Amino acid sequence: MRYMTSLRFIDAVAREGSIRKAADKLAITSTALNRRILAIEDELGQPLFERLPGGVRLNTAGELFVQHIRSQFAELARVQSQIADLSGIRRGHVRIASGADALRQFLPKAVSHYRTEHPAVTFDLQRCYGEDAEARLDSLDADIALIFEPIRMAHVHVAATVRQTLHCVMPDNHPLSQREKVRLRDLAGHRLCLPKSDSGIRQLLDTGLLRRATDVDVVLESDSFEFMQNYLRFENALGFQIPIALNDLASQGLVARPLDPADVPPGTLHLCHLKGRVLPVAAAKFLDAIITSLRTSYGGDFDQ
Amino acid sequence: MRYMTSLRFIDAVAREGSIRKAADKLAITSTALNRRILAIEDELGQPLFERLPGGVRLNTAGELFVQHIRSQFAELARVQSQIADLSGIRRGHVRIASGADALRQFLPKAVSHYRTEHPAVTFDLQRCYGEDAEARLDSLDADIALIFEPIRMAHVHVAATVRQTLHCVMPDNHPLSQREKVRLRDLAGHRLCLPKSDSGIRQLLDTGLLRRATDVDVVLESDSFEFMQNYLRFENALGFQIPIALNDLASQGLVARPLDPADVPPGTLHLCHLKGRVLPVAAAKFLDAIITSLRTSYGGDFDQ
DNA sequence: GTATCGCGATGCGTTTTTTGCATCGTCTTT
DNA sequence: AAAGACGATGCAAAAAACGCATCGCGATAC
Repeated sequence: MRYMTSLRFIDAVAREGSIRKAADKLAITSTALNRRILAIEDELGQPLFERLPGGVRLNTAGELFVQHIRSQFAELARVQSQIADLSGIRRGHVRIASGADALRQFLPKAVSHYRTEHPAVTFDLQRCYGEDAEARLDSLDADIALIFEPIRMAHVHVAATVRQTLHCVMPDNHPLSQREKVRLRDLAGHRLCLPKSDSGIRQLLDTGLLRRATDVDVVLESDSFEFMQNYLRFENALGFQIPIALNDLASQGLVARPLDPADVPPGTLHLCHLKGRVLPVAAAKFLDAIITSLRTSYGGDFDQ
Repeated sequence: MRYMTSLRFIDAVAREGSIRKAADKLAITSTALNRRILAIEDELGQPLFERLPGGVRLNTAGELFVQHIRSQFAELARVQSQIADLSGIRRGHVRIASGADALRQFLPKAVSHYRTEHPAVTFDLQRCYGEDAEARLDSLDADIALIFEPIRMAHVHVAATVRQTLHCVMPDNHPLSQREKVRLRDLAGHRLCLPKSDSGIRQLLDTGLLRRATDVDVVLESDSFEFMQNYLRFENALGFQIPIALNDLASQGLVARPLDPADVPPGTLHLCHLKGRVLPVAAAKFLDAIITSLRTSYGGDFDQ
């Protein structure tokens, strides 16, 4: 929308922290951009940015205004999708912030299934950890977030949750594969591959391991599930995942065994959006779709 | 705000129902206005107006979009007042839709008192009846409404209520002035001045009079309290008001006597704003101020 | 301690956008 | 059938936005 150009520009400057850098990204000259900002500040009667030697930074008024700008963008998008919905186009765009867990199997399936029914809806999948995901909801860079443990911010609304028991992933010839459940003390003496400490899985594991002071042999840390999964066979090591991230392990000669809930309590996958926000039609419908899908897949562990 | 020009224009066209008429009001030519609208419709990908032989009318998409536009105006105003508040200016503008009742004594006092403390806050007082007042909240033409009976719309939020017993106003030498309370049957044979049927007072009276089938002599109807009040002495007639509208009657040789609640139940004065809306700072503070004032004046009959 | 670099602000000529005028086609009203 | 009012459009003038060159200022590097 053309009339929002100045607002988009201000948002860009706020994000870049520099008029010249933002101007580069926006493909205009810094003078034009500078003058637009001065004009808005003039109309508003107050500056929005502090001028620092190395660039600019939002002042308090600017923070308020940029927040307003972003909510306007989101609102416009919502109204547009509502209008598009009127004429039966069902056009739309859905932006999802998710941990790597759900991005493996669940979201690809869910998105493709949704797109067969609504081909004009496009998607944006952002891989990030919990805190960052919440920040993206907050800055309206994402409509929906799938966060595995924990929720920190007060202003996200949790639309649904799924309890997920941590599983230990291992080569099918690993000695622990004989057991139905894996206890934490069983891990002693085995090689472990852990997710990075940003991950919700890691945080759950850490508290469990710390409490029991189990002596473990961590051979590597990675934030790539794929890497870890492919690596396990070489070292005959143990990895950890939650059910939603488990793909076809058998074909890779791997098996998954649940960790005893007495040692590591089940974590919760949160399906969230920003509190108080009216989601665009497309996002709201997709949210409904994945809620339904989660309910059918994880009935007992599902909460709404 | 300059960047909102096109939006303001669309809002104006929607209100006027004609591009040419709106152009006149906006002091531009119809061609310029027409082209702005075509441009927006083009960007949106869909028309917002139906073209009728006598002008234009919003279509469904247009209704949605205009609603969006108005909420943007309101939001911007709120953010601006918030920003102004930061620098301690306490600038602001409060738009109040009220029946004539509260406009007589209560609001003049309340506004002037508030303005002594916040001289940079300006006010807009709109006299209107209940239904219209609610519509103005809805179209964001008013921030706060004081409505005496009844509330019709679902999407107004009632911040506080005050029960108001109907009073009968009469010259101090009128025979009914001897009584402590006035019953409806006492009115028989006396000349009555009634508010117009839009008024909440009139509606309460009507139901009471209808139920008792009292034979009354209505000599005039008016929507002007002032006229009625000044008229009573000439005809030795009876008028009706609620406490909040009563001013210094004694100096005019008038007295007020309550109607027996058994005949006419007390009405309720509603202090409202649009549900779900975040009021601008100035409006929110003024609302607080009058709520406090009403509580102290009508403690027992006050509800929050 | 000086030179350099990167930043935002500003004057000026150019380009793009917006506006106003005249006019067209259409529909309602008289 | 004629007149009036409406929205749409071609074209020239006015206004706004833009890009270039340049200034002043503060931080950093040597």
